[in-house]
Amino acid sequence: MNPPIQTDTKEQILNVAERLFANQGFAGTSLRCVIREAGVNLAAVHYHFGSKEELFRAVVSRIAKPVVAAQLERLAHCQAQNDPPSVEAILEALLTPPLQIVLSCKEHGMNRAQFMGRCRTEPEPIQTIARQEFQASHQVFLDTLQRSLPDQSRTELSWKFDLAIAALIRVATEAGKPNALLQGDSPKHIHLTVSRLVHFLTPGIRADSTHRRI
Amino acid sequence: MNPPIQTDTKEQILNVAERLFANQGFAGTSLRCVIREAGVNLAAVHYHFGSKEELFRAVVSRIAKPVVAAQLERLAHCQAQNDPPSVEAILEALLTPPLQIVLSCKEHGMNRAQFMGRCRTEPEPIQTIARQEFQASHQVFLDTLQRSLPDQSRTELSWKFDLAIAALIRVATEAGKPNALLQGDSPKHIHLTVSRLVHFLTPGIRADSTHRRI
DNA sequence: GTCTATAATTCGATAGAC
DNA sequence: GTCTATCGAATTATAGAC
Repeated sequence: MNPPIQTDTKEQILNVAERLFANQGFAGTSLRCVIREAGVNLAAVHYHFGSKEELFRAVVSRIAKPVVAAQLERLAHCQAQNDPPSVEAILEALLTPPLQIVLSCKEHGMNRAQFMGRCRTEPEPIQTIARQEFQASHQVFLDTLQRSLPDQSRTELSWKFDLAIAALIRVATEAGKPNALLQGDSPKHIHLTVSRLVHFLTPGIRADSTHRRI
Repeated sequence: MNPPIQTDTKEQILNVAERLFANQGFAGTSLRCVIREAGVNLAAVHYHFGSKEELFRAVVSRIAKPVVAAQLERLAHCQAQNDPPSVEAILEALLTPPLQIVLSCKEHGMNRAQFMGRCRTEPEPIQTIARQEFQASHQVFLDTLQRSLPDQSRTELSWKFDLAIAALIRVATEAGKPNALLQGDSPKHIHLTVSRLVHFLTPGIRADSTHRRI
């Protein structure tokens, strides 16, 4: 009499869409593949999300929301101790949550990493839809980085921050492969990976590119 | 009487395919869009390339060949002066040719940057097809880097090299956008960009991640 | 909310004339 | 080498019964 076994249709669609968008991209993923693997009806997708593009937006939002929240919470926490925080502390707050969430659940983790990596090379409007979900967090982090390194121009900090994000995404998407930086999935492994990544990025971020010679 | 004006069909197809694969990805690009914009017949694509996948391979190969040749030539040149070369010299030989080619012609340059960036997130077998074209060069550079930094493990150098490539591709794809590292397209601008990128990456590559504390 | 059925396009690939 | 014509299959989206 209970309507039980049936996992929530909406969530099931999101799970499958997340994986397929990650593996095959937006254009490479058909709604028929989604509904086939999700075991739902095609009309259900349009009923719950309206269109393929809105389904994509829902997938992005579900991934980004907890990541952004965790990033801002970590940043506020280290700002309470030191303001402005060190470059290392800022990067640790930025890098840890995505890597944690990517590796939190064995099933969806790698898909989410691939998904975020793929978002940055998708054609418009997909790329913009994805970027918007993280923009608020990135703006706060860039502002904080600016106060920690007031002598560097906004432009210089912008491209350095952008390359830090690029490194983060690359580490996440390559996780587990041979010679990759991130291998295990325990908190210990994540902490070690973040530490190595922070120490790889920090000296280049600290160095003022206008005050040096070749 | 001369068959003149008609630009070479094969090359015209490659030009359009390069741009569309870059903007929309492999799955997002239809052969019909290619032939429409190229002003050729659909059958011409299958006649000259055999299939959509083989067309993609031809596009990758055309981009990679001159880049790889220039990278190896530059590396050999600085090895003639110093062997093993400094990390800075190795990176300069690695980074300069792609950025030069990306900005060499105003039209196709940015497309090629986007194309290379997109190749790294395409589903298989597309991603592998693209990687193979650069693998020979990357192997030589990684070996040289290993001789320059013999104290670091192969694994550590591998992920550092991979992040350097990620930074290169990100800089290329973002070229010209606000706050991007690479703005102009003159040799002077390219040299300055390479210099800044080298100095951003070098200290992190030189630091041994196993000999430091958090 | 979930389903079937189908509309309206578009796709990659090929056959065969010229 | 280039063309037209077309096959067979796949796509997003919607209409309407239940």
